[in-house]
Amino acid sequence: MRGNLFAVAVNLVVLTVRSDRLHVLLIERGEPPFLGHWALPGGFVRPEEDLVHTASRRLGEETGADTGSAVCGHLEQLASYAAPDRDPRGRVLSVGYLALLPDMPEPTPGGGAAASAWCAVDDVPPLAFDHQRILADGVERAKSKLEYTTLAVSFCPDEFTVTDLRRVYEAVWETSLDPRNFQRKVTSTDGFLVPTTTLVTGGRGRPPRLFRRGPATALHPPMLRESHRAGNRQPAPHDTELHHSVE
Amino acid sequence: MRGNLFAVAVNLVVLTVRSDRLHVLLIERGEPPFLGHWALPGGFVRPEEDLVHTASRRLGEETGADTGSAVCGHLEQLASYAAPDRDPRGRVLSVGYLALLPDMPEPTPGGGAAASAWCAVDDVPPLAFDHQRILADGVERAKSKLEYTTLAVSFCPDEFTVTDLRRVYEAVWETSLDPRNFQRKVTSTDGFLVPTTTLVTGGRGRPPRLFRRGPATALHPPMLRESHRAGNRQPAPHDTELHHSVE
DNA sequence: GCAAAAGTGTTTTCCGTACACCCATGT
DNA sequence: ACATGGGTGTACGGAAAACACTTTTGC
Repeated sequence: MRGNLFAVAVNLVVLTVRSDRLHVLLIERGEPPFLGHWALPGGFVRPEEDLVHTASRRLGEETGADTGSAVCGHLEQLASYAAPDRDPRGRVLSVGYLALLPDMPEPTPGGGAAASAWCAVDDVPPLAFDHQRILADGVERAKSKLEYTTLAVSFCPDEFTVTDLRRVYEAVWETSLDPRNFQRKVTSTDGFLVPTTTLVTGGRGRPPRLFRRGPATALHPPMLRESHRAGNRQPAPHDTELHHSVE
Repeated sequence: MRGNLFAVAVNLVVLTVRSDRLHVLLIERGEPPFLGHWALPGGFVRPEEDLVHTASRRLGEETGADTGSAVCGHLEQLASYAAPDRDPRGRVLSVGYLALLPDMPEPTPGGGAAASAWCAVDDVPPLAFDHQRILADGVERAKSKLEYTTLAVSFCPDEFTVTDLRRVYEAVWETSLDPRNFQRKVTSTDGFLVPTTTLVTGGRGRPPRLFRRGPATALHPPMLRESHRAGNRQPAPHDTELHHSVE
């Protein structure tokens, strides 16, 4: 085994929807490097710990869930970042994780953070390390996964209305969707939503029905955002097109 | 910085289409652990080397391209694997990379491998470490990317016919596609294919036209494989559904 | 001529979009 | 009564599936 050893960290892109805008959980660093700067929450992987354990442990610490298992939500690996100069302390590889959560109370900082806050993704300050790129990758992943999966329900509490769900899509994609067609799409997709018998009274207008998430995870056919009419899209940030040469 | 240090390796899922079947490049390990077992090609990340550099360097070594830049193809990061017991030598994190290449001559082993060979993905022997999972993730990624990107051309040589391209889809998806609808779909998608003036003579039937890859990278609307009629799909192997609890 | 493969046209069907319309509640 | 938001019905258009048909070669 070679002697090129790395420290391995996990960084979390924790997304939620608050007041109809997509927000990300940021922490203010309480120790160098980048002391006082904003950053994504994260931490080093402990011995005998798997990556996803580190991620869910840190997620619990930052979002307030005491024990290991958190609220209804979603956690998936994003990508790894290991540019040689990304951390002034030395060679650190960071594995990005994407977490989608329903709206939560204000976070209480943990794991060496001086402060933590929900921040609208369009208003994020400059971030420490290469966290800006990790965040961008996470947001792009979330946007595209809403198209062909039922992951939007991960942003919703246990029971929610169709309008709640639509506002999730509108916040993440920053578009507006036709409420009537949206209603039909999600209620007619088998396994997406399970209706309850409860109606929500108290608001203006006809009381909406509450739904729970169904067993389906994929959406076929997908729900497309506006931008998808053109025949081109940028290659994903970490894709590498190998250069062309004579065979 | 904590003292939990990892060795960091890159492992490659190198895919190509030979004789109308999807193949993966395997090596026979020339050193312990797992000496004599089949495995994915890979290697440790050198100091000052970025992940993608390691991946493209090892790809060049194994597929015969002398210098850094390889043939036309595609290389992208898959995911990272770091279970504590995945390597008997100690704590090793492996970053999986997916490479798509046109059909190549038989490989010449490099980087400490005893042998190397193209192996049909349906006939792979048991692999060392957790390479079976990395391979499965890579194949699944390739299958799904053919749906909504133009990446299938990465499996084709510089110039190719529409039928060549269709055979790529059929091999990767293990389905058969209607040649006539396929033809219209790919030739009418703007930026997918650029026609040349050359016709290929010598075969039976009307000589087909040669095409080159176009500038488009995304396919909208996507090309769907058969299985996508049902409303469900398995969650991706590395996704984690957070358990549910009281808020 | 005949078989085989390339490529085009036509019909049907599905689905997304747009929008008219009805339903059920608060004020 | 009326405004407001929930929810349904319906017409239109674009694209995919299915398949008949023409084109162009080798034999």
